[in-house]
Amino acid sequence: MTKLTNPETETQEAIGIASETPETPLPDFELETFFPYRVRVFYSDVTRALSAVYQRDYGMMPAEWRTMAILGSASGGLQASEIVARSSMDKVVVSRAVKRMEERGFLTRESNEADGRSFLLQLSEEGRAAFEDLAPKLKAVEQKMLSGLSAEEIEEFLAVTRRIRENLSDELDGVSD
Amino acid sequence: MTKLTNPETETQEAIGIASETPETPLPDFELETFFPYRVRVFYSDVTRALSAVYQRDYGMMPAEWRTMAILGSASGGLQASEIVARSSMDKVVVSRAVKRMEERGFLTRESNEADGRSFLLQLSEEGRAAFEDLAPKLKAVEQKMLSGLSAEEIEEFLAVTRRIRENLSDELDGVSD
DNA sequence: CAAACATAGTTACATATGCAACAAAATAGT
DNA sequence: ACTATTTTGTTGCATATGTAACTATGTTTG
Repeated sequence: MTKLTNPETETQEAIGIASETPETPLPDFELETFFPYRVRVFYSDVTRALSAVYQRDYGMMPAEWRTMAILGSASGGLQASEIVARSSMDKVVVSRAVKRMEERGFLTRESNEADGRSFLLQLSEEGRAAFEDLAPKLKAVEQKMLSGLSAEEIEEFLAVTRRIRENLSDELDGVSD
Repeated sequence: MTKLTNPETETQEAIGIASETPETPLPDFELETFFPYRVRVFYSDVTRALSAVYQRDYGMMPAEWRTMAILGSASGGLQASEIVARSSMDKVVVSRAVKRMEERGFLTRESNEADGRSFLLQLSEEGRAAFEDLAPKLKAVEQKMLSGLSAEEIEEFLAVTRRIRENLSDELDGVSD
């Protein structure tokens, strides 16, 4: 699959005569109705609506908000690796989010007795206050975006996303190539 | 649209953790079931499946592929502003994608008689060949991700995305796409 | 125990992105 | 015609991101 050939370019070359608009076998491809494109537009609207809130109120970035959300609903201290596992973020992203949040006083990092490589992360008082302020606001945005949709409609929507992800699963884990 | 039927409105703060300090009750917030979070995970899987193809075969980035897709299905030359309008990308992103594609020989940029500020963009022979190779491959990925889903299911899925975007439209004011 | 391997997290580098400022050309107002 | 405003596209800067290399600790195995 790495080698590529030009399967159907010979039409143009076979003509040879200079024609300003060569008759090409145009693949009928419309970006605006292409499913993945629509998913992207949808995603970017959803994301923008959310990040507007935590960005405006606390200057936080998506990775920081997600880190906060996970720590906020955890009982004790968590390792960074647990945040990675629960957020589907890269460990580098988490590392940087944690660093920034610590600098801003949103979380505390204490060394882990059980494992000298990792640290136990917890929201600070200030971080918890921010979380308690943000969580309801963001849930309200969620409610707003879902308003007028029945539980069944939402469940079906999620079911479709699951089926699509299953359909793609072999491409996605064989990325080693 | 007047009535809000939200499935799980009632907050469940019956947690009752007996902590010494009578802090504000923990907002019960679970990132993994948060709708916007699920959208993001879904989006990133869909996107990765696609970009794997044009990245691997042609070293292209998402913005370049989208630019190519729009030019590929256009009949004559297009201005960059038309690409912006049809791709919901930022004009800076388009400008840079066009620049890179021109450097790589995928498109031609001729000055526009009708308007001295803009240029008319068109796929070059090489760009067209790449498009004709890629378009079917990417459509195949789309088919694969949608396989097993009926037209109705897909339509309902898209309808939900539309309704959600409408619900958010006032938050996203000023943001065109 | 020690060499080999695995894991947690950070850092470096190259590249991507968003925002604001900008120049040039077109358009509107007077 | 002349000035102000808008539009088109580019650039600079600061920041975000992904990949890979790296440090430090833990674990396994002979």
